Formats: sequence, structure tokens, C-alpha cells
Amino acid sequence: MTGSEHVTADVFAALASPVRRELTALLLSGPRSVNDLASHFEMSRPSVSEHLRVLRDAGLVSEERSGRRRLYRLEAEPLMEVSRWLSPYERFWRDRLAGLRELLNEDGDDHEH
Amino acid sequence: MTGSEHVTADVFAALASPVRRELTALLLSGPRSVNDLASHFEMSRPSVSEHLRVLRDAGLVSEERSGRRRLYRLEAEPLMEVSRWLSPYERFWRDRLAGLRELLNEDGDDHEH
DNA sequence: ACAATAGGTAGGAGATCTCCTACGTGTCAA
DNA sequence: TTGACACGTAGGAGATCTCCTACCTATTGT
Repeated sequence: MTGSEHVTADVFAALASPVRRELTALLLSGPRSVNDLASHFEMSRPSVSEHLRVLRDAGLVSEERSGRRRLYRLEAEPLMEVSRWLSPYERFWRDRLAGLRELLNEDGDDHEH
Repeated sequence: MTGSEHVTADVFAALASPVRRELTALLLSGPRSVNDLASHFEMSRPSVSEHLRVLRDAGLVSEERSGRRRLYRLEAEPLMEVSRWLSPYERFWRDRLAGLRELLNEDGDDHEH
């Protein structure tokens, strides 16, 4: 049992591509159609479609059909999982920073005038 | 300028592999040697070395030579960058949850007895 | 000095990723 | 209905990833 690894698995893989991170960033401002999204990239529209499929498979976006267009919408859950995955590491670097501050305080004591 | 994309770039790619996420998890408890790390995997030690190289290139770990061993240590900075990358999305899902709560409250009003 | 230990590197096989162009499907407007 | 539009899918070329087995170097203990 790898615990949280199961769910987080392909979310990280999906976010590994700069194009897909840019897509999620574009969707922060609200749902958008494929052509709208594709217009922000140099690459062909079908390629953007494929990136959207990867994001969809990871649960990061959902699609809603509206006439002949499809609106892609950002989904929060997988991102919350990334946040949860990150939390032990947050504790880790907080401890590091705390240790650093302590060290600086000792140094400050030495140099008090 | 893609802003935060620059630094975050290969960090996400490095974390895309389950093996490498497992490696960083192992390093949470402190620095470890390569053999120590490799013993937790089915795969060959050279392959683990390669994964460590990817993590090192992303700045996620550093190596310290100690005799004939090399201790790998988790580095906080790249993880903090992931956290910073995540923060606009945190705002996004907080808004979503707030909207959901509001909806539930309205629903509660309808059902008051 | 020599064998054993710790670990990186080379080279390659096979899988996967990323992009393309062509083409198919559903929907709207005239 | 017919053409234009919005989008997905197929198939394939080339790059990259992931793992392996050699093999090499540096360090330690005897």
C-alpha cells in the first residue's frame, strides 16, 4: 500500500508538462473552449486536445458540452491532493527554517554590543 | 516571461515519477546513502542512481560525500516553489468551497421547519 | 598492496511522450 | 440540406524515459 500515491500518481505526471500547467493556469479565470485555449499556443489544436485529455484523465479538468463547443473547467480535488501530498514537506522546511533562525539568534548573541 | 514557470519547470517533471516521489519521502527522515535508498526498491542500484541524478538536477536533493559513501539530503527550496505555484489554485478551490457552502445554506433556508 | 565496498557512467532495448497531418462526427446557420 | 465550424481520433515520426547489464573510479580495511 503506497497510501496517497494511488490518487496523486498521474496528477503529477499531468502537471509535468509546461503546456498542461499553462492550460490549468488559463482555466483559473473560468471555463474555456478548446479553440480559446488553443489560441494561446503555437501548437496545433489537436495537440492541445490531447493535452486536455491527459488533464481530464487525471481529473484536473472536466468537460461540459455546450452546443458544438466543449467547455473545459478546472477541478479542485486533484490540486487539493497535491497540497496534501506537500504537507509533510511543508513541516520539513518549517523545521529547517526554525533551525536556521535559532542558529542566527545564537550568532546574534555573540555579536551583541 | 513565463514567470514562475522557469524554476518550477523540471521540479514537476522530477516529481512525476512515483519512484522519485518515494525517494523524496524516504529522505524526509534525514540524509541517506544510495545503497540505503536502493534497498527500498526492486530495481537495480544504478537505476536508483539515475533517479537521484534527476532529483539533483531539479535541486530537490543535494549530495554530500562522506568517505566512500554519498549522503543524499532533501532540499526545501524546490518544494517551496511547488507550494507557491499551488497558491493561486488554493484560492481557486477556497472560492469554490465558499460557493458550495453558500448554496448549502440557501438549501438549508428552504428546508427550515 | 589487494580485495571488498560504494557508487557513478556507458550503451542499448523497449516503452512512452509529444507533436504533426489527415480524417470522422456532431452542431449550427442559411 | 449543405456548408462551415468545433472538436475528437487515428496513425506515425522522432524524441525522451526507464530500466537493464557491464564496467570504471575512489575509498576503506587487512
